[in-house]
Amino acid sequence: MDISRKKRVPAMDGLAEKSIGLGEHNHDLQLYVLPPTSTIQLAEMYDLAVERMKVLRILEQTLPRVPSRNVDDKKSAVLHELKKQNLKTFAKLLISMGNEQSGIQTNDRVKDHLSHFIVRLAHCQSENLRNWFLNRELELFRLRFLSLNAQGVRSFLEANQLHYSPITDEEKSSVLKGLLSSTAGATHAGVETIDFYKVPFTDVLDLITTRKVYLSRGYAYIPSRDLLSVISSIFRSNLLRNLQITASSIVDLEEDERLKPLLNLHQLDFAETYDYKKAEGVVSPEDLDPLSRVSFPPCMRQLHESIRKTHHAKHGTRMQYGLFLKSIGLGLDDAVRFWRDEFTKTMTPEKFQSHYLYNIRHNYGQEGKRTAYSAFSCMKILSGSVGAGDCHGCPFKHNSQPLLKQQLENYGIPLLGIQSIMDFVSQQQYQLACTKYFEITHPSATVEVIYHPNQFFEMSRKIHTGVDVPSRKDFESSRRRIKTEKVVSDESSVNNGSHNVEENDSVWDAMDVDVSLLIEEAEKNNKGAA
RNA sequence: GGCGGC
DNA sequence: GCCGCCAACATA
Ligand code: SF4
Repeated sequence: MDISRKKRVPAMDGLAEKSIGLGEHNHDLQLYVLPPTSTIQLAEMYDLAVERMKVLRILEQTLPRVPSRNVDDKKSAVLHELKKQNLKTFAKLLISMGNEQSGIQTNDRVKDHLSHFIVRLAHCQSENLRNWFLNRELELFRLRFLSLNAQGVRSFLEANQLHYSPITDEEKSSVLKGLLSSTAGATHAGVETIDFYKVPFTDVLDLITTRKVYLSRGYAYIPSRDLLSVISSIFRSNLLRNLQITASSIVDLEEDERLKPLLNLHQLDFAETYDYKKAEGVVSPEDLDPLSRVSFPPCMRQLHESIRKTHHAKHGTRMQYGLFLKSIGLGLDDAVRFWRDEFTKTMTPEKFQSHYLYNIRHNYGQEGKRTAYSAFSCMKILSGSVGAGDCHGCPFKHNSQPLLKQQLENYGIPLLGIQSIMDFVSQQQYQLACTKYFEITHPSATVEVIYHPNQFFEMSRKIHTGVDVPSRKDFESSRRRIKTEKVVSDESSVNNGSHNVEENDSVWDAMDVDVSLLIEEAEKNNKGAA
């Protein structure tokens, strides 16, 4: 599909209207309901996305480690990290009280808005990615909401047309009995002092089922301490829905070479971007977990995970994986340590010594004929026989298709990617399937066909060491391509000179416009169906 | 896992 | 039951 075929004019108009209307960035905290309409250069877009990814990763990593359950502790832990990584804008946004003194500029809000949507786009394609993104954004939102002061909350509600306002004392006393009997943990004194918000009960269905809430005439009366749950459930369901809609609308875009780097941005959360600082080509056992996720071909990742899980490995596995490990630079002593650490979790060290040690040393050319064995090639692995209960072999060939699909999904491959991998699989083109897998997990790479697991590994390392993934170059080159390939639609030439497509570096007319159109269309279809 | 030795 | 020995092979 070619995005330039789609009409992009309506959103162009929208762009003009909205910049006049200016209803857009009227609060420090947003629900991100409408896609951005500003113009932006691709390279800049990349920076924004990377920055937000950093923020989300910080959330992911620091929140679970904060021992205290206290929100302020969590917030300050996150704040600390943000500052440490020089994410100034988001540090400000995190602690903004939502009033004039917050020091937040409009372009900070725009940045927040844009980056959210770019990253969202890259996270809509698989369930895993959607969930990950949703949870991180939710965490961020909650922390930020809790930074708001009373005034900030009020203006937030207003800005988002959530007509919840604290009920008056009179109204309160008129429903006092109801509040007392139906609100969780309510006491006379409590009810007197706490603000209650009156909200349409349809906005808080899930809250109603999980908590005691007073309902009357279609309204739920929410104590102010529960306001966060209400708002964040709105935030959540809104975002979830939009993610799904975008996912189903984005299909056409995926095939578009030009947008590839963009859609693959989620690789940035693979961005354990594991670059080991030790000597080139040397690997230690501690590196294996991250490396297996980032740089191992599926056949080896599978084995590694199975070993970590079961602390066992059948003969075929020890052969296939052991030689592979040697070949990526795991030394003999480290190899012994790796296998011993795992195996001795289920057997005595003595048994390990007598049963397995010799063979490991033999593989490393330290016993008998002292051969310098090389690792199995794809051909060898593909041709091997794999019985039930074996996990060696090539997943593309030897795993059942449902299992393989599941596996790929767990590895974070977008649905569409899985699709094209499975196509190769059904044609019994296993190495091409693997090559496709490599392309998807290493978006910005030029790839050759996979013929050896260690080739896979080395190609991956080459990409990961040095540059951040995916490389900024890809954005700049795809930007050039967008410019040259863009078709000037007749409407836009009629339209306005300020959007002369040839000389405008903006990509939002290529991306935002089409995406937002897709979203709108999908929403219409959705409503029509429902 | 195979082969071999006791 | 104890033990030794073997297999592999892409490659810029
Ligand atoms: S094609 Fe080769 S490298 Fe890829 S999974 Fe199968 S065996 Fe491993």
